[in-house]
Amino acid sequence: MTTEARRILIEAAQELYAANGVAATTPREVLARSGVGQGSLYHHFPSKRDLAAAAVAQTVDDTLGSATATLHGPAEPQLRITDYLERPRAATAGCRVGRLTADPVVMGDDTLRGEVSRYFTELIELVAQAFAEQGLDAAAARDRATTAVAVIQGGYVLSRALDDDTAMRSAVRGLLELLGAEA
Amino acid sequence: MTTEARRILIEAAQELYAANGVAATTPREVLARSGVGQGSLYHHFPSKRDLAAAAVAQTVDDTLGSATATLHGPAEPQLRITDYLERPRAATAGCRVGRLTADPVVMGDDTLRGEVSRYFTELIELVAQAFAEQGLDAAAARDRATTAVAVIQGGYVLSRALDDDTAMRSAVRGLLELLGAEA
DNA sequence: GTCTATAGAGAGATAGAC
DNA sequence: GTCTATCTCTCTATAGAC
Repeated sequence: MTTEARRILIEAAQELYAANGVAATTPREVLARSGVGQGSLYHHFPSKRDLAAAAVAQTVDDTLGSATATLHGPAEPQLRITDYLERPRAATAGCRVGRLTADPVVMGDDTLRGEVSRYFTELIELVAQAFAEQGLDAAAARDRATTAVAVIQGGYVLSRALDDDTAMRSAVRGLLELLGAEA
Repeated sequence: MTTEARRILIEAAQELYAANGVAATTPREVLARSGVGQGSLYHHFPSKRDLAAAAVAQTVDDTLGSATATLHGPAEPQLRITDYLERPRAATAGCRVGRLTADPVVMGDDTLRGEVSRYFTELIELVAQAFAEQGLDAAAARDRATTAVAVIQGGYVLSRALDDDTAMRSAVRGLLELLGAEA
């Protein structure tokens, strides 16, 4: 299987990046977790950054796909937004994409940075569309979408810092209260 | 000056951590930036973690002190909250404390984790007090404070990801709009 | 396409003189 | 308390056989 080792390596890298980030993940760890040999790794991915580019792009695609399923669905816009905000999350683990903004290897590489940027650009756009469908003008919808995405990202930071899932829930509850009060 | 080298080392470490995080900052870099010799570093801080503990504690104290000045001041609670949210920030650089939640060295050390936890515990409490003074009950004030701090932390993540200060401003504008609409 | 062996650089830390 | 020299370990990557 020419492409099998490649896929296994990407999966192993995704899991390790989620746990420790890109910079702190060594080729040796990826080899150990994947069960693939050293020769294979460097055959498929000549450098650590090549592997990171493939694995991070995959994580962004996975995560965006699942967000799109919720936010671009058939339900009422308000319900789609609420579903997105209340979705179950492993909050104390942090966001797999958001955490990369603190990763020196990611931020030092244009390709990797671009993936992270793409994720948030598209995510904010998805949320903004839902708010616009509720009747907000484009600028207000964009601000509110940025606020909503920031609450989730900040919720991850706080849950991780406090080692407590309830911080995410508290942040979301506070936002929903404000959104509800306005309606 | 027995304590002078120590202070200089902590300052250099704080700056390097703000730029690259703790894990990616090497003792050699701290030496180069501080101008202090290797013997001094290992005299004052037997290990990398000892230096990190001192520098991170200092950063938390600095940052909390400045937040307290705004949030615990003499002005009306609403104005204090607005001042805090709109305070000028180097948003694309990320939060010096929040970014540490993605740092494997910090998260792998109980002392360092404790400092990050202390920061957000106290910050949320400060903001919650201001909301409580506005008449919210304790639970609602706490949720709303968590939301507000999450918006700032998320704003940092988004600004850094998009390499654009305006993401932070947009997130704050969206929150202020909701807070204003409710009043 | 995968293997084993190994190179070169830099990491974190220690030794011992001053 | 600070200096220079150096140690050991791991990192990322390469070489060359199969």
